[in-house]
Order: sequence, then structure tokens, then C-alpha cells
Amino acid sequence: MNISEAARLSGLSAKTIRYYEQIKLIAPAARGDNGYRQYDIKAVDELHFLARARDVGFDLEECRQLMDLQRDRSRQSLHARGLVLEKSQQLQSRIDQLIAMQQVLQDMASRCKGDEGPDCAILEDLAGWQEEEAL
Amino acid sequence: MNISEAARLSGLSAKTIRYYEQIKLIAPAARGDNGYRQYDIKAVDELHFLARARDVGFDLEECRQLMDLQRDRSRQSLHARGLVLEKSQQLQSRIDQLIAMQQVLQDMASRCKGDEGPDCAILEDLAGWQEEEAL
DNA sequence: GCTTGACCTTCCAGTAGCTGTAAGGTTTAC
DNA sequence: GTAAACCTTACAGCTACTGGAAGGTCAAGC
Repeated sequence: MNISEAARLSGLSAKTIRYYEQIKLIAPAARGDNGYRQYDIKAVDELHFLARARDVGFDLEECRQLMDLQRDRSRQSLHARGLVLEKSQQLQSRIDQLIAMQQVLQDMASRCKGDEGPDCAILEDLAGWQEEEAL
Repeated sequence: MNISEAARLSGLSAKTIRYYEQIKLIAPAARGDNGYRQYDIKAVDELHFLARARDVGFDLEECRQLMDLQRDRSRQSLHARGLVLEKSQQLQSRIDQLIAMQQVLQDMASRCKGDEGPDCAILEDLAGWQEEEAL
């Protein structure tokens, strides 16, 4: 099959597939007589694997490691588990951070009248007096 | 004061301050005889405002809008409130997304033995059978 | 006066993970 | 024959910086 069909089946865009080939995340695709890339089920499975790994938050370097494990017949499942748990913790940190940011925003919004006047607790807050630490 | 002191007080790096000047997010700093950038309290306040806005999740274009509001004597606080509420919703979407990703990871990890053997629920999951949608 | 180190300057390149666009070749349907 | 819908490569651009090179300036100590 051509690249657009592989894209449809894997959940990646054709552009992304070419990009992954370019950065050698995947092996160069086979080519037809016309120079078009050709994909078989096995190749699509690999692309799908990447799409799934990206979806749950792994970056491309981590995807590379996961694919290495996937290919390694003598792998130890604890390695994959380690990568997953580490990523899970990273996501948790990011979630905590975003929640904290959001709470500040909610707090700002609740203290702002939000009317036609120029008085605004939000802008006062952002402009806010230098905090202790810096002085 | 020189740029490194302004950086220390504002919470931005000197590099970042120069960058903000370059992309015209802030006005060009005054210069001393030696060509060094000079900052007064007012300039530092503006930098601090930017640092705070970035900290709670606004991108540079949104920071520009917030600063425009800050400078506008005839502003309406509902505009600032709108920006904050919109950003809050964006953060919420992102948080929800990250939580969903993390749950998948936790689920994977819980089903993986994580031992010395090659059998791995995680890798099976990532490699997983094409989902209905694509077929 | 000279050196040393900590500043400052500009400019260019690189980061992650693509996406958009241009310029062109191929295939397919009518 | 031709138009649409594919495919190819190559290069630029996105966000928000950060790092580094090459060089000018300043203050302190000898």
C-alpha cells in the first residue's frame, strides 16, 4: 500500500511518516518502480505502535527505546515497565503544575468584577508588587 | 540598572529579556554610553508582569494582549477576565488529556509483571491489534 | 599600567515534532 | 487528452527560548 493508506491505518499523517523515516526512527520504506514508498502490514504495525506511544506521552527518543525493546527477543519486561512508570511520574508532575497554574487563574477571575470599568484584580495581580524573594 | 539585575528582579533571564525586545514584545531598552541596556523600576515591573503571565500559562501573543490592556486607561476588566477564563479552560482541557494519558500508562503498568522475562503487557498493548475505527 | 574576571554586546545555530509550501513526477478516471 | 488526486524532494516556519562564538567594557588588585 501507498503512504496515505499506511497513514490512515496507523493514525499518523503521511508527513509524519516521512519525517520518522528521515530521522531514522523507522527503516526506509520499500519503494515501488515509480519511487513511491510501499508499506506492508508489518510496517503499518510499527507505525501504529509509534502512534500509540506518542499518544500516551512518550517523546521520539523514548519511542525509539520502546521499539528497541519491542524488537528485542531477550528483553526484560521490567525495562518497559520502568519507562512507563517514569513517564507516568513526569505526566503527574506536569498535571500538578497545570493544576496550580489553573488555580491561580481561577482565583484571579473570581476576584475580578469583569465589567465595563478599568479596575481589574487580574491586571493588578499580574503587575503585583515584587515578591519578597526578589528583594 | 544593567540587564542582569533586571533579570534577577523580574524573574526572567537576561537572554529572555533580549529576546522579548527583539520580537518587540517590549520597547527597546534605554542604553548607557557604553551601549549597555539600562532598566528602571518601571521597565522591571513590565518584565515582571510578563514573567507572571507566562508562569500562569499565557503564550507570548496573549501576553502582548494583556500588556495592551494593562496600558489601556479605558480598558474594560471583562476583557482581562475573558482572557483568563479562556486560558483556564485551555488548561483544563490539557489537564484532562494528560490525566487520560496517565491512566492508560497506569493501566499498562499494572498489567505488566515487570520481571526478567520478555512477556510484556505494555509492549503488547502498544503493538495492539488495529482498533475498529481504522478498519 | 596591566591583567583578570565578570559583565555586556550582536549574531547565528539549535532545540522538538512536526506542518506548510513549492516544484515537479505518476496514476487513474473520464 | 486532461484534470484530479496521488506521490516525490527540499526547504522554510512554528514556539519560546537557550547555547555559543567573537568581541567590547568595567572594576579590582598588583
